[in-house]
Amino acid sequence: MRPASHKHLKVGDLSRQSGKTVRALRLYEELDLLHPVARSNGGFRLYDESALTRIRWIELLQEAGLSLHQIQSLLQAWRESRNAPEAMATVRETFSRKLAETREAIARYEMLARELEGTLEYLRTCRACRPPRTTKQDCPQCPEDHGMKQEPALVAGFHTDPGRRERIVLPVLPEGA
Amino acid sequence: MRPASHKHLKVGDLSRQSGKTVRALRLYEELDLLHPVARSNGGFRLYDESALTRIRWIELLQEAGLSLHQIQSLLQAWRESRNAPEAMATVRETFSRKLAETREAIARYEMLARELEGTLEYLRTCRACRPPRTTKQDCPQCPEDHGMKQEPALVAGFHTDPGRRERIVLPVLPEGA
DNA sequence: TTGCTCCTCACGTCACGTGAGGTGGC
DNA sequence: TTGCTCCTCACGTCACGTGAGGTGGC
Repeated sequence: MRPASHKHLKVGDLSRQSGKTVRALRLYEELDLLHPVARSNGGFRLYDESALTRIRWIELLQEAGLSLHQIQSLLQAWRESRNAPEAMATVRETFSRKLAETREAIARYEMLARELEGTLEYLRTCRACRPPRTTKQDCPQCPEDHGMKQEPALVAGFHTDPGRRERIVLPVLPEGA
Repeated sequence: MRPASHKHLKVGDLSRQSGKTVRALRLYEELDLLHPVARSNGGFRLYDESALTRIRWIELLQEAGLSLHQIQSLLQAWRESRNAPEAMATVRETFSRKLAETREAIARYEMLARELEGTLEYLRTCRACRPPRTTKQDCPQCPEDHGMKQEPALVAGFHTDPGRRERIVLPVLPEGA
C-alpha cells in the first residue's frame, strides 16, 4: 500500500509527459494558468492528470496566436462569468477571430512555400554554372538561363549588399544644386 | 535642379514604404543586414531603392522561421564563398530545410483550424442551454447534447481550474500507508 | 552518504517597443 | 522661430533558457 500521493506527478514527470520545460510550467503557475493540487512537505509541486489537459489547452491557444497574458484574460472572463451562455459568448468571439487569423496564416505559408519552391527551382540551374561565377561580381548580372523572367526575391536580396568595407566610407553630400 | 540626393530615402520614408518600424531598420543595421548608402551632414541615414529589396528578403526569411542571427550567418556564408555554385549549395540547403518546415507548419495550422471549427460547432449548442448553467458547477458535467462524443480540448481546459481560493490551501500529505 | 530531483532567485535572449533628451533642415 | 524628422542611448516586454546556491527523499 502506498500513500494517497501515488498518483501525483512532480514537475519533472509533468514536464516529460507534456513536453514543456520545468521553467515553462513554473511560469504558467506564476501567471495563474496552472496550479499544483498540493505541495509536498519539502515544497515539491504535486499535480494530477488534469494538469495535462490544461497544458494541452494552453498549447492550442498559443498555437492560435494568443499570448499567455491573453490566455490569462480569457480564463479570467470565464471565472467571472455567472453562467454558461455568457461565458461561451466571449469564448466564441475569441475563437472565431482566431479561426479567421489561422486561415490567413495558412494562406501566407502557402505563398511562402511557393516562393521557396520557385527559388529552389531557380537555384538548380546555378549549381552547374560554367565557368563558376564569383558571387560578388558576376551573380547580379548572371547570364545563365534560369528559365524565369526574373530573379526570385529570396535570391535578389543577397546582391543588395554594401559589404563591410564600404560602410566605413562616409560620402559628403553636395551642398547645393 | 536638386542635389544628387533627391532619390535618397530617409529612415522615415523607408519605414513607410517597407512597413517596418524605424527601430527595426536600425536594428537590421546593427546586425549588419542593411546599411544606408550614405549619411547626410546632420547624420541622417540615406538609403536607395535596393534597401526595399533587402528588407523584403529579410521579411521572407523571417517568415520562413529564420532568426535575424541566422540570416546574418547566411549572408556571411554568401560573402565568404568564392564562387556561385559554392554559395548556392549553402543557400539551397537552408531553403529546402525551410520548405519542409513550412509544409509541416501548414499541416499544423490546418489541424488547428479543424480544432477551432469543431469547438465553435460545439459552442453553438451552448448558446441556448436552458436553464442557463453556471459554468463552475454545471459545465463540467454538462447534460446538454452537443452532438459529439467528447468535449473539445479547447473547452475542456477551462474546467481544470483550481481557482484562486484553493491555491492558498496547502494540504499536508499523509506520512505513511 | 550518494544521486537525482526539486526549490527560489535572478540575469540572459530575441526582436523589437517606447520613452528621454537633443539636433537637422525646410 | 515653429514643426516635423532625425539622432543616440537605454530600459521594457514576452516566453522562456540558463546558471547559482541550496534542499528533499529513496
